[in-house]
Amino acid sequence: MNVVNFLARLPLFRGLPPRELDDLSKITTLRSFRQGETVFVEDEPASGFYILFSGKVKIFKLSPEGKEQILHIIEPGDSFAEITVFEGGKYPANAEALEQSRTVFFPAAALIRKFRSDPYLAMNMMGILSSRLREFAQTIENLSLRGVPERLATYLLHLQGLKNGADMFDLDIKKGVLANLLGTTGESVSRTLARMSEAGLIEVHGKRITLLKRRPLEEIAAGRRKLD
Amino acid sequence: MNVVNFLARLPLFRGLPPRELDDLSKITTLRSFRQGETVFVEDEPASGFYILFSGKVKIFKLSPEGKEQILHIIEPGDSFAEITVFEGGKYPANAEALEQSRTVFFPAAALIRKFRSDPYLAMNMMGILSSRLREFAQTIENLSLRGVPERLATYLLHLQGLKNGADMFDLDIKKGVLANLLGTTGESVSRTLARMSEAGLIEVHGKRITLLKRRPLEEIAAGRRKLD
DNA sequence: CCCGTTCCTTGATCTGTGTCAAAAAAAGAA
DNA sequence: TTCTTTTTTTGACACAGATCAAGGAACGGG
Repeated sequence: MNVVNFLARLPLFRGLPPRELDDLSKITTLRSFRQGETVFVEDEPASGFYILFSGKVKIFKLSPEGKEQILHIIEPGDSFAEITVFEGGKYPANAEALEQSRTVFFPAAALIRKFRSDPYLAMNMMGILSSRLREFAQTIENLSLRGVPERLATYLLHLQGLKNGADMFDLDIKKGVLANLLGTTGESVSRTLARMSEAGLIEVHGKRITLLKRRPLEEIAAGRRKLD
Repeated sequence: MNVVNFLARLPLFRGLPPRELDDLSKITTLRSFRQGETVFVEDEPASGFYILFSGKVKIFKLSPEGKEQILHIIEPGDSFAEITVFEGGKYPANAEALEQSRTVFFPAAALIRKFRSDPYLAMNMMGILSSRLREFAQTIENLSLRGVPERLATYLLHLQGLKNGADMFDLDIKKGVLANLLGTTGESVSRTLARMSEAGLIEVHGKRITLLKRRPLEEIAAGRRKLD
């Protein structure tokens, strides 16, 4: 698949004339990252944003002691570091490839010109920023108002949704990464999954998860019911 | 001060022709709220966004048990609930007046028309969304990677900045509200301020704060030094 | 200025989750 | 397969911060 075809399918470029898209694609840069490779580092000077073409990328913050909080896991088609385009200067967090990944890079300057000439592109971008804002608000709520069992149950149910609702599916990321995404530790994820198993709500074999009782899991996710 | 003059000073409308601004102001609705009054409730149907004209408004999430996490405290000139314009439907959180407040409401439909015709307006809005995104990322980092003393020290230093760098200033919000903003409890705020006092870093008299030793406070805020 | 209400402080205690350590399991390399 | 490395699990323990409770201070309306 070539870049133009790929870009044409993305929500960001919906409604954009093919001619424009063609122009845009000419100013992009493709780059590959091996698993574990750094895409960018917080506070480094930044000059554009990325779209993930293939692979998986984590966007994360680090504490002085090296603890990590993942803000977002980027999947193919998702954009990231958009905010450098509008209040430029520096990357707002770190990014690292979780798998072998390929990115499309858009220089900020060219983007801004396009925004001025194409209101659809601007509307699409505002939609993307808005939905990310909503996700972040949810993350804040999770960290502050919900416990680890609630967050984990929510994640499992969400993942089940992505996997077409099948009761049996594989975790899409390592448990340690999941822990950093949920704002907890690998140990706590292990223990909480074990507790859910004991309660007969799920079954765990390695990264294979089977949801046995959906209702109680939903109750836990909603905070209407405690685990145990 | 009339509404048009007020709006003309805001970053959101920077670069907008006066004529356009005049049009815009005609479709707004003014509304007043008494202290403690609800501006909107999470998940209620939404159809536009607000700019705060005077007063103070908190945007917050609630847990099922009634615990509260403040996402943002809105000051005059700030917009809020912008995201309802782009991925409409529902308010993403609750809003309540912390003081007697007046708001200017913009219906989404008219806004969207303006965005299509005025790229500057769109760019300004993207800038606002981006900076809010950056703030939220910071909040996530605070909740997940930093302790209460770090967050509180950061808040005090930040507040000092707002108060022109004077060493003595008054808290701009009640301590209980501050607690919900920092993601902790009133008791913890009290205790942590007391500890900072004992350590000789600050002095507290009611809501009057005096910063005695700025350096150690900065070290604590940065996580390079522990309190006590 | 008084009195009721709200807000803040302080102490005692509880608890969820983090930390440290070590063994077990799984994944990769040779 | 076998060896090595990485990831996960489990246990014992520690601790920051929450909760509960009660007294004290500040505030605001009459």
